[in-house]
Amino acid sequence: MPIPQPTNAPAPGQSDLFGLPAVVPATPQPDTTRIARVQLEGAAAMELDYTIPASLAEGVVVGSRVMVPLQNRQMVAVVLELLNESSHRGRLKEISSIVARRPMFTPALLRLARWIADYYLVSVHTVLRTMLPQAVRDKPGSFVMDSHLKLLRDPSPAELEKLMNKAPMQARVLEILRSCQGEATLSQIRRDVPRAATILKPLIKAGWITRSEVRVERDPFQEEVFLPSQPLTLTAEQQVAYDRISAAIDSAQPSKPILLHGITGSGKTEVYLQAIARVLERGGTALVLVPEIALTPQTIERFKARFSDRSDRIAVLHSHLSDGERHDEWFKIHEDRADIVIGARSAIFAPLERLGIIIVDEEHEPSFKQDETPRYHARDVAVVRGGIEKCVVLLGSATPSLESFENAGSGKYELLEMLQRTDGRTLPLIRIVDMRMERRKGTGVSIVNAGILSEKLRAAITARLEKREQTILFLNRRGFNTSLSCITCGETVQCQDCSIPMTLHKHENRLVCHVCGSRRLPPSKCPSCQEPGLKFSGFGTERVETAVREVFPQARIARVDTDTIQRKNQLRDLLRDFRAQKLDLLIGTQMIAKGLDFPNVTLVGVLNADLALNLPDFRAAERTLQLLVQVAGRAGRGEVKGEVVVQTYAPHSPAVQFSRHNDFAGFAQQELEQRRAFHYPPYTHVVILASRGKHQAMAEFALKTLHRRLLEGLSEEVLMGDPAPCAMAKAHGQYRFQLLLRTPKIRPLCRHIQQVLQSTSLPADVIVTWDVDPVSLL
DNA sequence: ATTCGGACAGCT
DNA sequence: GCTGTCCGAATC
Repeated sequence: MPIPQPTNAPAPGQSDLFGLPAVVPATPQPDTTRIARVQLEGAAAMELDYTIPASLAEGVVVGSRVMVPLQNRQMVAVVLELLNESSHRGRLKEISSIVARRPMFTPALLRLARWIADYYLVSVHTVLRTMLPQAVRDKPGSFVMDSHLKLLRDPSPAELEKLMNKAPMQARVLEILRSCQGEATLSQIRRDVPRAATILKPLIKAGWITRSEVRVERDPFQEEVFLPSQPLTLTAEQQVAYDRISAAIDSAQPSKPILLHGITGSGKTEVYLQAIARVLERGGTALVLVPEIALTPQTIERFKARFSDRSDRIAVLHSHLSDGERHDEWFKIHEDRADIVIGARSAIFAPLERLGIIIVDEEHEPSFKQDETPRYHARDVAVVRGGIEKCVVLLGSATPSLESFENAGSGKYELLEMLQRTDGRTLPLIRIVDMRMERRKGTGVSIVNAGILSEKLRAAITARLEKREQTILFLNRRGFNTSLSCITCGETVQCQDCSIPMTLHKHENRLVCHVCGSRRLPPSKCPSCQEPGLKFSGFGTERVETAVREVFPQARIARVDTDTIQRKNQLRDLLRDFRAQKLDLLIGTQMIAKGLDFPNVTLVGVLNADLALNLPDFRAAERTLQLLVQVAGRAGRGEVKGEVVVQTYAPHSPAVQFSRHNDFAGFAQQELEQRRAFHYPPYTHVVILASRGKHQAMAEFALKTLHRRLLEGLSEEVLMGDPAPCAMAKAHGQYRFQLLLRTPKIRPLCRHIQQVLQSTSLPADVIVTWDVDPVSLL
């Protein structure tokens, strides 16, 4: 994908290394600057102008969070810019107060917000909301503004009687006030009296009561310690990469984003650590993004250990923090008490200043894409933020996304490669097992286990058990059997609310829907034709565990998936036991595919390499290759050479074949040719418009309407499909449709879509969503 | 997102 | 004339 460029790219030059003035800008404020354009939080997406009272002139700067009056209430707003005059005709109200002394958003983040709003078709308001963690947003803004009402004098019984007849609601208000010693808040009154504000007016006018505005406030913090590690000596390849990155860090000129393609075990992390050290030496700060799943205590410890002299200046942001912790970490960054931030996707919005480097590790990971509005891709946002902040952007991966790889190929990114392992060892031996043949054999073990463990894999496991080496079996599917179908009519038992087969979880004897989580007892007769013969098929981790226990009764086995891991510590304890070799064999899903390093694991089995391959998504092959390479990387991390057994029904598919030789470049070249030929990313941008709703016809109608409107004035460059049911036509009880658009030029298409969305009214019970640069078509 | 305010209906 | 309800419009 072409580099997303900020629309308002900063002018180069005339600033220090990191693109920011060395000293906090003593922004020369001419006396005429008395107006602030603000974006309201919480309310609709609105930009409004307010005057800045002289008393606040010092404190109100771009990025400040302020309280402003809106109609009769107080709202939190963010100052977007300072103006000399307003385009608003009519009187401007004054900013009431400043919520926080320091601006909540740096100017760079505000510009980033504008870019995201523009690129992903959302309001700036929505982006700003996303940029602040909820805990941070809610804390300072949460002093509740309320009206304090005071009864000036008690009404006499006669007066009350009279009012009761004339205006009972007004009398009621007086009664309530009297019952609370003549004082109450407006919200208290609202509980009993609808439209209280209106009813109050005549009472205030008649001099019964007075009304005044009041508010509320509060605040928190903590500390810790770590053991040092020393920089390692770099290999020749690492040194070359480091030198280039370091030169980019030192350079006064903005540099291209750097793609670091380094195979598993090539020591990317060491390069990151030394690059960060370089940035810190120069007084800059560093931001490291890792996929949520890789954000383990070990990852963080590695950073804390290396920078032990300043381990308290490392902030961590991820979804498993409590609100309070997240709040603390954010303020640590905000108050300049952190110079390294490690976090998942949303950490790209960390309010660091003097940013020297942004590192996106495992940049190909789809989890960097947010799956709700705003649907931004943290890697792409990182590239844009790097452009705005004029800092180095380093994208690392063993299997780069084809978007990034193409950008490197076309010269938009700089490519650095590390194709050797630091330990000099060769990559694990990868064996491909053709399961079509295996099926036919059905030898050795019970026939029911054929199709799960091939002869080759069984032999390999046996050898490991004898040598006291360890094995990991990988299968990206939970449950026992993955479907239940009728032998008479062929119907598959599906979830009531979702159009997918239900998975049998034998342990609890329930059919479970992996989309919505609904459960039910396995039926004894076909729900469709009422005949009794039902057949289970397909296997998940639970089934594999049973099979392995049956074949290797002597082995010590554990299964790792979301069914067996309920608490956070369970996973940690289990992995510790595995590392301590209290277990011989681990069966698991995605959970064990990432970043784990077990020296004694010499065998990895991939039980069904085809799962991702059969998805109706143009990235199916790419995802399969990424997975295979990743999983294979778990084998042979210690002294003994590793072996990987890949079971597949598609042994000749490019993803399987290229992963076998760890030939990423070869795969990329072939896959890119396909993408180019069929107009898929990275040669086009994809936008998905989707509708969903309880009523199938309504959801379909909504999307067809949009489709028709989009056709008007659609550029010839744009390839637009027809509205069609999604691969999962129904989920959570809602029918889903989608419309795929592809274009070489994303900007004009987005403007067109935005215009159509704004000018088309749709049925209220249909939800329409859009996704620019989706990572999945499903 | 709330709130305001205009139009209207029902009731006294 | 007071109140409630509905709904579109405005919020600086």
